[in-house]
Amino acid sequence: MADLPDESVDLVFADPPYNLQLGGDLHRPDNSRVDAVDDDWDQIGDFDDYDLFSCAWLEQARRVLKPDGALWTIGSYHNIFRVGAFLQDMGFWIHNDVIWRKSNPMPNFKGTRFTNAHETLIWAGKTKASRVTFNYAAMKALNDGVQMRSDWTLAICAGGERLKTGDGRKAHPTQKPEALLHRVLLATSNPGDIILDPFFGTGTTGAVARKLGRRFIGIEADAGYADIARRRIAAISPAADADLKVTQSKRALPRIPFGAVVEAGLLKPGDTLYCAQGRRTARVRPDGTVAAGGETGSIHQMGAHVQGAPACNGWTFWHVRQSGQLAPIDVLRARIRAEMEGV
Amino acid sequence: MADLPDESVDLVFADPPYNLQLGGDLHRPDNSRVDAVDDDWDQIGDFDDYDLFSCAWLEQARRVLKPDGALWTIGSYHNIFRVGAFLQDMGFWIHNDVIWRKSNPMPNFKGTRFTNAHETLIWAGKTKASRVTFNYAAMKALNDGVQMRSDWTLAICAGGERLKTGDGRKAHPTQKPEALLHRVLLATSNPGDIILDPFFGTGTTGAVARKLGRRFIGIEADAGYADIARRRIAAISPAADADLKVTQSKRALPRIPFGAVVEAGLLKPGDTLYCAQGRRTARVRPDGTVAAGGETGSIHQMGAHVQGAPACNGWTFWHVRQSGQLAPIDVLRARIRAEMEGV
DNA sequence: CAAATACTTGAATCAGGTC
DNA sequence: CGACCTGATTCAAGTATTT
Repeated sequence: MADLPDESVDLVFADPPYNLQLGGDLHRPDNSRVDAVDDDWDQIGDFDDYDLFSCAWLEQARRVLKPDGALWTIGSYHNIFRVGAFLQDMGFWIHNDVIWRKSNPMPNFKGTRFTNAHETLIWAGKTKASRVTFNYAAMKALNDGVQMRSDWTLAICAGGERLKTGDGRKAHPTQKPEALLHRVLLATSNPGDIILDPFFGTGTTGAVARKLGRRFIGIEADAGYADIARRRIAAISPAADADLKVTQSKRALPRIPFGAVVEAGLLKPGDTLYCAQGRRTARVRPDGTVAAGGETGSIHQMGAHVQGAPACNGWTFWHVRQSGQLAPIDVLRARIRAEMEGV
Repeated sequence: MADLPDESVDLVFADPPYNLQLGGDLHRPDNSRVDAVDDDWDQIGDFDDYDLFSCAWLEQARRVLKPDGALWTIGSYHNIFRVGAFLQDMGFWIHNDVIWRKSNPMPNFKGTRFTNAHETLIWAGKTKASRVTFNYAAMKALNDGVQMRSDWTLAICAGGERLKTGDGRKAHPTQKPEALLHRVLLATSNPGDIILDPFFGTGTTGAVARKLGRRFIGIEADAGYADIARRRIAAISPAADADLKVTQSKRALPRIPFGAVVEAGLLKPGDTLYCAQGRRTARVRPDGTVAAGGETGSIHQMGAHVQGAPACNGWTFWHVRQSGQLAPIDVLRARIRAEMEGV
């Protein structure tokens, strides 16, 4: 990661070692042994060692991120509090913590705790000022038309998706489901963006990035994992650009000033605007301001003014009379947008 | 809290200020103002001040906890990572992080993030060695017979439960639902335990503690809140002791050695024990050991031995023939337990 | 061949008391 | 503190096997 240039990456997704400190073997009630995560790479050491490790990769991530870039990281209670506190200290600005709620977690076999049924992700901008990518409407669409929440119910990676070695054992002990990465990348990156995964493992991030038309950089210390990841990703054919379009947020649509409506002649200076009930009126001025109640200003300011409200969306408050009916001026904006797209 | 004696408390439940950093007022799309958390007590300042504040109350909580005591704390991404890291650094031992998944969260009105639909709780023992209370069987029962998971779906506090001031405004900005405290106290405390809530607010912890027959200590700096809490709790009549009983784990039952079954004459030396299928047998000896497969030892050791298993619960593995049917020897143990209770 | 049953497995800080 | 013993304890999916 130290070799990457400054400010070259749009999004970082990091699935660092959790530094689990497991005791002896764990057996199920049927006496079978649980195949635990006891790999060397997960044994960072005590809190001090783990903190140094975390700060090191977080600092590098921060360096390579573009000013409007963002970072995701995932963890469990073993490590996520430390990582979260450090990234706040470094100036990352948390937008959400997101819960991956596992539909099929491993139970607590000894009956000593609550079933550990979730992991925590943190989504943070590089700085408080970073204008990070968030495809709000795409998330809403993905969630059947209601806002996507901060808790995501997804199955763990198993079955055919789980990569196996030649002898049928799992290739990587902590392979993440592609559905998780799909949602992360769809929500907070755009096609063509550069995604960096500093703990690439068997390449789930790369596989999903390729499917979704994102570019990616994967870093993996274990040559065996890297080899599996390479072959996995080579087998994927990315979708065509046209298939990657997602529902656009209104926010992402080009901004149309009210003056453009006047410029376009859809309204003329002196035309009257009405509130929905028709009782309040404003008069259009040539410069795209409106006059109402003895004052002048933007459609939003005047909408607020006549209501005595602190704010107002003038596009939906003000209406025009079209063939006897009142229609919000937003329909005029829509007409301009349609023209801009060359429809 | 500094006035409380050392090691005097069984459980701490802490709902500290979240250190929310809200920039300006929030308005809903219809322009109504969102009544956000902007009380003085939630504006601790920057991270340094908040960290000092967090360490101070955590240290006091640690001091007053009994050696086998435990602590709960709740927070959002604004503060929970810092609090979690500190309590780990202090030697608290995390058992679970628990997600309160809100069934009816406040939407994200600006469409810039995921709906903030959860809060995070941490359940930690005072030390790694603390044998904390966990009413596993009660939680399993509460959850329709399957293990309680680390994510709890509960509604936010609203409607009749939400305390109001005389003029109809909410009495406290972050009143927690009683259902949340109910689950916390039921899971990790016993009737008669002393519960400390250092951020008592309007007394939800005290109200639920009283209902559940726990004793409590509430600390609240705001006299107005404290007054509301006092009146709220005074109106509650605790349930009768008999109504506070919950499903007990078998671990909590008195231990009966197999030899006691022989001493009581429920089995005689030379009697034969069978596995469930009747194919394997063992012969009872006078000292409570059994002989099977050419070896002798405890019912557990011989059960494991004849199966070639690493371990075995002899009480459920071995059976006696009663009127032609095979019954596990556990029924004999149950008979002795019943006699011990003086029934 | 379909349906029913059995087996396998997953980021796990997974017991408690006595000698 | 370590060794040793008793004996309590699992959910949802996917895959394999049997009926």
